[in-house]
Amino acid sequence: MARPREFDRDTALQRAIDTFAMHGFEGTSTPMLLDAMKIGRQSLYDTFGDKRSLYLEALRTYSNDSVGMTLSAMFASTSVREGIEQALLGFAKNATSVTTARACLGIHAITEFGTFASDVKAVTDEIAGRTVLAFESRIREGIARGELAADLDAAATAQFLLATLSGLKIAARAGADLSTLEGIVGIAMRALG
Amino acid sequence: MARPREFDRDTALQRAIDTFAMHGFEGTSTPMLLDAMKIGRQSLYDTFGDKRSLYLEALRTYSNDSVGMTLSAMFASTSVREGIEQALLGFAKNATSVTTARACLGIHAITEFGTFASDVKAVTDEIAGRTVLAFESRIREGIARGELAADLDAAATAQFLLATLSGLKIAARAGADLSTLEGIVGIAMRALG
DNA sequence: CCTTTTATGGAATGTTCAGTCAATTAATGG
DNA sequence: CCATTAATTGACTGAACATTCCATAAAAGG
Repeated sequence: MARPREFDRDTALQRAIDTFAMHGFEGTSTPMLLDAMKIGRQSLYDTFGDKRSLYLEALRTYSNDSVGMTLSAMFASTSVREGIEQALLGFAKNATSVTTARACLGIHAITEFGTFASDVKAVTDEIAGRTVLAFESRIREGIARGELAADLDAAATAQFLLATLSGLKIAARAGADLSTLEGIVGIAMRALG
Repeated sequence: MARPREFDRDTALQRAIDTFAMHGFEGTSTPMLLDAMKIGRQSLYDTFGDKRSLYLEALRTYSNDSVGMTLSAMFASTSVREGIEQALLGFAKNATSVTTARACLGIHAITEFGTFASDVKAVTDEIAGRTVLAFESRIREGIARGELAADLDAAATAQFLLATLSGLKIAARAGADLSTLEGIVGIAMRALG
């Protein structure tokens, strides 16, 4: 029909994710995006709408990918303890290994917008909810199996593990190395009794 | 000698802290600051220097106050467990009680600048270091007293508690209520054995 | 090969930004 | 009561901002 796009949409989006994760929404200018995404000005507006639409799509895509990785790690092992530990460790590895300590776009979105931007909050709430639900289900499974302490409050523990994930990301962003994060995970696992 | 200042410097600084905490450095414009601080444009530049100087002073002041509150809670009780628990709970209470879920300026600074702005990093590193050191000293005390598990890695546990503080702040910023945060604290305390 | 459809590149839009300048106001010391 | 010193006010600067317009380029279908 017509002239095909010269760039790959997914690649460009991934580069936008990196840029937003590094600098936040307010800290990222359109020239920065064009430079990182390697596309022209008009291509950005034609393909992704305005800056905020692009940000939301970046946040949604990143969040889905991230929660997907966490859940698959969490359910990879039959052992509940090992599954949870791997989910935390995977998070830690990812947070430090990625070039120049890339931030988590999800955490950045929460600190930047809190509860005050409903469209952003819808995304962060959904991924937090999915993660907590998965933690909760595995915790109940672990208690039923006798692998975890019987007196454990599953809902509170799931929230605790989510908070631990957040804490790991902040520590990584502040410059903590992998062994420090692994130490944190080790102590957190003790809470499961 | 000359005309005295019409506003209170500390009050204005406190208002700047609130504004920066809510919107971050990039998300805060000078008109927003003037409006919140209730001072004129020239007064801001004469009294605090430029926007970045004001931000750094705000960050330093907030950080010192915040770490002071945490340390005094931590050492208020002779019981190590209770001291640590109160430090975490005080953090949680503060994060939710303050009007409209004010963010933590320290966390915001870390997510916004990471390790890439040395002047900001110097402040965040220093307060993290002071907090970790205090945790570590109380943990060693608790182990020596037989109040905490003997096999506890004090350094790792101190890092874990710092990460828990970060996690609590993120959860609060995302909209968690006090009882959820208290639940998280309860589980975290289990890790101390 | 020509028309249609879409992608691209560059110039231009009006707005907001951080920071400065100059004039005015007000307090104190002589 | 006047001179000095400093605080305030409002207008102003050039740069950067997000977004749009327009002309050009290129691919595909008839």
